[in-house]
Amino acid sequence: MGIAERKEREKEDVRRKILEAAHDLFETHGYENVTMRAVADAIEYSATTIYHHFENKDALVEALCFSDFEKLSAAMNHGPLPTDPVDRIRALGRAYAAFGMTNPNHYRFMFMTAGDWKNHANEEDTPPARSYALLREAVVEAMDQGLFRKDDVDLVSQVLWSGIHGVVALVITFKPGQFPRVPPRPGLIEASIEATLHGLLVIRKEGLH
Amino acid sequence: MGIAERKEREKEDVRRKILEAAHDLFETHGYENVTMRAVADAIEYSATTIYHHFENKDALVEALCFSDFEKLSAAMNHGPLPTDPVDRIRALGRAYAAFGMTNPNHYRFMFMTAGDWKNHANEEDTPPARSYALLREAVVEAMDQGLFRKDDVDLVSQVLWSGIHGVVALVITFKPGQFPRVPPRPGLIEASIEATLHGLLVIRKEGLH
DNA sequence: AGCGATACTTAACGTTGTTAAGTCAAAGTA
DNA sequence: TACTTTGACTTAACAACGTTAAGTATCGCT
Repeated sequence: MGIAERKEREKEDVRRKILEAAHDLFETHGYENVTMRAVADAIEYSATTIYHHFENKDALVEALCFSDFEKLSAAMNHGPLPTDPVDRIRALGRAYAAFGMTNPNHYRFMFMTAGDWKNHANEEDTPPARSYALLREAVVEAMDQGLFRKDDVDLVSQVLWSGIHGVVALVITFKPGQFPRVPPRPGLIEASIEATLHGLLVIRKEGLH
Repeated sequence: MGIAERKEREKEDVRRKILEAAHDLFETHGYENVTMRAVADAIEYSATTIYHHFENKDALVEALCFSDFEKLSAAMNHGPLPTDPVDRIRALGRAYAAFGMTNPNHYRFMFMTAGDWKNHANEEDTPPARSYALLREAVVEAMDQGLFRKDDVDLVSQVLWSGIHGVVALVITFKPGQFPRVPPRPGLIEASIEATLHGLLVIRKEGLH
């Protein structure tokens, strides 16, 4: 039955068109400022059509979110990652930050808004879980090699994650010149990564409160 | 002319009622989920009345934002602050985090959404600027006393700020049990503060890449 | 030729932020 | 006392939004 397959393909095609148009519009104008009608106009279909492919606006954005996580995961895995776990954490952090600042509107939706999708993201082998696993593995290795003090792996992973997340979140929220004058990005990102990283290394052990 | 003053006072009274009702509703249900009509209902006025006191919803929220910054500033200044600048940064960080997690919806609006108010917040002696100045001063002292390596004061201040912001932002965005299983709050916050702080202290200087 | 399914559209609903026009009591003026 | 003015507040409506009920049209199958 080649006919059913062709129909399937055509339907999938429209679904893909919706996702692509929505992706571009969301990134350009931000999630709240893009209407279902605008997405429909962009692909020259009626607004109702979208509801035949996605349950509602949230479901559309959730689908978009998962595909963005694939991209994040790919960006973090791009090229040969350093074998030294600490260097690898550095590289992961830079890639993560670059992704966030290149796609601020998607980043905002992925990490800065509440959404039902986060309830499903924990299950099994989802794209969000894969991104996190990349960092977690590096932390495990760093501890195994005695570079990081042994501690709760997830706690340390999330200290690192929240550190870089804080920078990205601030930079994309406060535009240059606004309160409170966030300095040029690269400097702040590097400084933040280094500060958090140095704080976790074993070097120190005595002499601090 | 006592009459004009009484009228002034009565008008100010309605304005205050609006702000109080909006404050409670926003904190309970979140900014996007509270309608102008709901605020009006809560104080038993028509929705249009709000527009005689505030230009629009954004202006109402901006006013709310500034009064929240007063509270944040007060929370950070509460009680005698440690004289040791590093201890003071610790205390400021804890107060900041406590404020954010107690008022997640206001925190979200203050630090996690774009808004025009951020253009005005830079000018002169606004509440946001005062909160930031508290941290900045501690950093200056820490450098003067040789506890922090001398560096760009704003860069270091913002490394500290973004560190704690990252934790608060993640914790209030991802509810317990959601991706990726953020551990109990106090542990993560303390760990993050300590990691960033240790990373900035002068102790190390040799032996790292 | 007629039937059924399915992909899509038209038209509408209720809710939102916002505004134009009107009401009405109190203050000022004669 | 009677008339005007002022200004705080309301009623009624607007356009735009997410969403849905109902209908149309196209295609494959019998």
